[in-house]
Amino acid sequence: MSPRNEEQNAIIKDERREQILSAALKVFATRGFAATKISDIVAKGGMSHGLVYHYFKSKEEIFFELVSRALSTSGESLLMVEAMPLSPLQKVRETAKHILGGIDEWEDTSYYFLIVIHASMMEMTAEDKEKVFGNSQVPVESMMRIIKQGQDIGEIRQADPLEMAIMFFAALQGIAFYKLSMPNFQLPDPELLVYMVKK
Amino acid sequence: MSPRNEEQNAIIKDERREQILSAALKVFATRGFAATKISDIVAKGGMSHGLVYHYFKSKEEIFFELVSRALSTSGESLLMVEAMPLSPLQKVRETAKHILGGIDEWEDTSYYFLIVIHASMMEMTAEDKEKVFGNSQVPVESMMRIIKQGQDIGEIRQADPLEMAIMFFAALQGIAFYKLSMPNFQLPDPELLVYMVKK
DNA sequence: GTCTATATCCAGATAGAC
DNA sequence: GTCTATCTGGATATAGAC
Repeated sequence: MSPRNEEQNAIIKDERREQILSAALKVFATRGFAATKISDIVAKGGMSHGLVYHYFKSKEEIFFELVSRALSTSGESLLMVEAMPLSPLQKVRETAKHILGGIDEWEDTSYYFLIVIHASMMEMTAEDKEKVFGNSQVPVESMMRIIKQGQDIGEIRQADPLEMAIMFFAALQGIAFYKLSMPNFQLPDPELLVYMVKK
Repeated sequence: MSPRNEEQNAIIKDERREQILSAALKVFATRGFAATKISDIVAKGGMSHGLVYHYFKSKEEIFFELVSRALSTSGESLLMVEAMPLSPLQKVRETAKHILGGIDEWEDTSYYFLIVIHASMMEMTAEDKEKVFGNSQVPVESMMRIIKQGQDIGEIRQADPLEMAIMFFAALQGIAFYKLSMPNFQLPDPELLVYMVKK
């Protein structure tokens, strides 16, 4: 084979992989891991059954790839907000708006959100858990730092920062649910989340 | 058969049913519907495979029976709090304490909570959804009434009562997750939930 | 690289003995 | 009422043609 063909093949390979992942994202997000059949993914993505197994070793591998992307994306996104030139409270507000906006517009962002929910409800060995969720504390830790700074300058109420950070994301997770089960439910004002921590 | 035996049989029948439901509750709550095998329930409850199908038509029937119990229980519990001689804000606090307490002590209450989460993530026909979740708005509506009263007397902040009620339960759902995936995570102070609505 | 056809396994549900 | 043995369907994963 000439280098050119190899290159083209690499591109095709990448495209197919992404196509499969993109279809799987939507299906896994709405049905969960166990309830998703390879045939569902195939139907959604318009490819053949066998192709999926050409690119991935197993159903599990596809799922965990998506979980991993979800976690690293949300981690990066939080770190970006943290680095913005805003006051701590404004950073909290920005995060709430950003995530609620994602859920509302039903983009991949929100599917990723649901993937993580499903993943955290799955039973797995302690090792797998560590492997999959090892970096999942990045957003919580980032939010904790923001909260602490806000407490220092008197913008945020005095309460345990970890508890507050978890409560913040927990509320967002819950909201993602409601939106999933009742798609035309109106999302709450982001400000309601800010009230949770505002002094 | 003598009446006496019939009576005894009825008792045994009831006991077995409850035994199956009790085992199924724990397994469905931690694994979800699709990922739960009848053999898991059987293993947990120490009964035979066939017995389950003697008492229930299908795996689905067991699950929906549990969902139904969960919803009616939580509805009743909210209505009880609403009827207490407390101020609106105190009722919110009482609800938060009651539910967080349940989650913390890991009783059936908390399993039921998770069952509902799984159910709301399941795909089902609109008719089934209506059938299963028809009464599920009772807690939200009860909380809405409490919030409105609190707004009238100036105890609770001015914001959309529906949004606030949903946010309240959404946060609790999210908390139930965290507790499930990290069992030794310390539950937040109920007061954090109160802050969400307090003026 | 992509498809169709097939092997293999396992879960839900049933039948019938005790 | 309870159990064991079995049927049956369907889902994951593989093999091999194109």
